[in-house]
Amino acid sequence: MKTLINPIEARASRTAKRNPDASRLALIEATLDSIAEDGIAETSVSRIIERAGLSRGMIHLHFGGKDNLLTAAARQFGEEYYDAMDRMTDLGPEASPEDQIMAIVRADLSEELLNARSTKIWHAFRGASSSHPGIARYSSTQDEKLVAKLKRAFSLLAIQCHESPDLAEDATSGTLALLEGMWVIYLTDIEGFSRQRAVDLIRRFFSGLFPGKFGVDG
Amino acid sequence: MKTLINPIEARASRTAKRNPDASRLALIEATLDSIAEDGIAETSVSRIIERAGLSRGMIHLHFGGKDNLLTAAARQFGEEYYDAMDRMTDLGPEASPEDQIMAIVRADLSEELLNARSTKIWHAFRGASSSHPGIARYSSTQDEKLVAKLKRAFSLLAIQCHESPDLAEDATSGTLALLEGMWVIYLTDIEGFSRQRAVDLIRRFFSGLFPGKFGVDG
DNA sequence: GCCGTTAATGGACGATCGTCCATTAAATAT
DNA sequence: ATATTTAATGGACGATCGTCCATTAACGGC
Repeated sequence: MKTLINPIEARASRTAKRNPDASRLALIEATLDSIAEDGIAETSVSRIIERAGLSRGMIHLHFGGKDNLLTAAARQFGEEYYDAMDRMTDLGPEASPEDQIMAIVRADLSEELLNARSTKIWHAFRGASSSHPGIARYSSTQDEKLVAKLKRAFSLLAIQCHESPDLAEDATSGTLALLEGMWVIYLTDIEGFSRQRAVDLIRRFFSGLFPGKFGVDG
Repeated sequence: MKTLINPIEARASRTAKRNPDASRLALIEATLDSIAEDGIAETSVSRIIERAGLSRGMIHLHFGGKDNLLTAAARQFGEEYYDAMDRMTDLGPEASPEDQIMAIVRADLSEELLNARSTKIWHAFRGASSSHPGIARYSSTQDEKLVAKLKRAFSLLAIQCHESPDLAEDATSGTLALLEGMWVIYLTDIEGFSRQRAVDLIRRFFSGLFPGKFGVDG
């Protein structure tokens, strides 16, 4: 095995301590890092175990194979996204639907969720999901939860405004499309992307759908 | 070589005729088909030449290697998109900016451009572009052209409405985000996607930005 | 018809892929 | 202290990867 640069920080040193949970996590993190930096095509078993500082057999031992590891990585990536989203949008029961919706938008476009690493991983998984059932499952789960969150808030808002439920449906789809699109645009030009402009633009979209709501300081 | 099912239609039969241009095209088409059906990770040299019905050495002969073939495929995919977009949005000089913009939106969401094959290829290329310079070049070119097209029309419209150029900028970014997002949503749920609803939704977005313009039959 | 050119073929090559397992060693039970 | 269990190791394995090239055969010029 190659000598590690930092045997203390790395999970497995020469005197390998046993810690199966940490090993599992190290493999998943190494997989996500490799996808973000080298792309999913370059993410081989050899690259993953090299990053994790673990031995060759660990993937088969803990996941049964590379495919299951990729699925576990997709699952964890989705869970991390949604945990952060939940934490950032927990406004309490007194919050207005507009505040709820804007909190979701701001969270989705925040540094924590929208960054070079996450967008690259997200794109790689989306590209692979067509031919990888395990990945497809967990990237669609993420969407469904976000859709439900948005739809609930927009339905409430539509009732308050005496508007038809169709409007809530359209607003949900539109918001989802705008957010998904912003992620694509962000990856295309990371330096030129402005989170604030993106938020303001989406608010403008909401103002068009719900006149009077979503003012400049909403 | 494996016996071909249809030696007449396939480019190379047992009595191999010489046709370098057709061979190049067959390789590119086989590459795009493979990416759409099996994913970019499964698109190996063996799979490509099997689909094209050509021999192993052809990729090295015509493209110098697999990487250059992928780049050529990305280039052709982008050109096909933009050729179709140009053809569908050639409304003549008397067309209003609104008509121009809606033509772009309708074209981008038409069956010809937005379908299972193209979205899968697009996603696969986007996912790979982070680590594949050749692919990255041609997928960003496609964007730049679309951005220029939209910005020109929105700038004209902003002047007509006595609005600031900032609005044209925002409208361009927003439209791009909405269209990119719609492609993502389409791929996530192909059967449930409605092109008409998507077009109407985007028009609603325009109405919010440019009150009075983009009426129900714009 | 012959010859030079070049498209096309398909196998050989080393490298790398993912899987598997015999072995080692750390933790736990007796 | 010893036996059992199991996390961890790293090399072996066949399969497949992408590249390359000696060979074949269709074409164009004479």
